[in-house]
Amino acid sequence: MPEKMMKTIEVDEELYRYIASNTRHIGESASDILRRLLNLDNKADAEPQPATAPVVTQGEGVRHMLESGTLAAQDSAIERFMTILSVLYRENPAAFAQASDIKGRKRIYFADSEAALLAAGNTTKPRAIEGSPYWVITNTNTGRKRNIVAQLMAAMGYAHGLIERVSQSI
Amino acid sequence: MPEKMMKTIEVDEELYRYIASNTRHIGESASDILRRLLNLDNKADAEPQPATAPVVTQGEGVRHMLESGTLAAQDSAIERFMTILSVLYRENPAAFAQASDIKGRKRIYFADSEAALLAAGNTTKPRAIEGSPYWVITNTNTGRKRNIVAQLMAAMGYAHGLIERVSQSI
DNA sequence: GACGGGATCGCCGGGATAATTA
DNA sequence: TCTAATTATCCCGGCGATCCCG
Repeated sequence: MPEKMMKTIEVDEELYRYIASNTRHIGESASDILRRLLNLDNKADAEPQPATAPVVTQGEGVRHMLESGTLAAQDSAIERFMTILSVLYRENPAAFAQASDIKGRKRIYFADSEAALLAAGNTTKPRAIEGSPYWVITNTNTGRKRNIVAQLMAAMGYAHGLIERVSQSI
Repeated sequence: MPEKMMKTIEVDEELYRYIASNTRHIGESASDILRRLLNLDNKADAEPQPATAPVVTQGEGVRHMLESGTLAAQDSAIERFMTILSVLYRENPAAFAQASDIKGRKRIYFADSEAALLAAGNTTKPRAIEGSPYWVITNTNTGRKRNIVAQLMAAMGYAHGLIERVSQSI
């Protein structure tokens, strides 16, 4: 590993241990571990994703989100929408990647850049999904936001009941 | 902000920028940003309402302030605003600290330094809250001052009636 | 950054509703 | 044409900070 330009940051002890515990190779750098944890796609680690269907994600994180009133705390539909997408991505990046090609008549809903969304419609108001390389369209009424989440979750293989609960919670 | 035990790690420049770009509050530490991005439940900002009442502050001092015409004596909204904040802080510094992260679209309302407030908006006219380490923004109309007090008190756990009385007294 | 207070008005984000298209 | 789905305009309420007034 040729040394790149490095920056120093401070993290609290617990977080430090958390990062260290996610080491995958002996001698792996903090940078590489973090990149993996944050899902920043980078040359080095390249998780080989099976292009084949992802077998029913069983929503640990999603359930937790529902129960831990995190959604209720947000005060706009947009915030809840963004939070849900972020959790969905983290729960299963591969399935999310596959499912994210859902689209409307003219607009595409997800993309890995703001520009792509802007190019496929007017005033789509794209936003980055936290902790992921994806962006979503945001200029929609609440019904469509529910819809997008429902379609996405269905394509990711979630159970109907859970899909219902999540999309209604927006 | 109490300093915890900190560890130093190195991250490459791109990752560093990614982390920095996810700053949500001015002055937020790398540690806090990472915790959020990694979805590590942060004990610090955890929901202040786990069914088990977070010891609703029962406003002794606040009531006294209301009754002993101290507020009525002040002749500007700003003075009343500052007095109220000072009393609120003294009554429950911990709750105040937690609640003080309320903010507007661009501005942050409270900070532990004048500079932080100045950095998050134009002409915010910060003032130090007497008897506390905090500063507040002051360049707002009276409606917003009421609003800020109401939001703060709500987050501190005061009862609605009292919140109403206090904010209207500005 | 030096007059201070704060009302007024311009701007922006959220998202319902009107418009459009299949 | 009528309806259902999708788009994106545009209104409303909230926030910021200029600027007026004492």
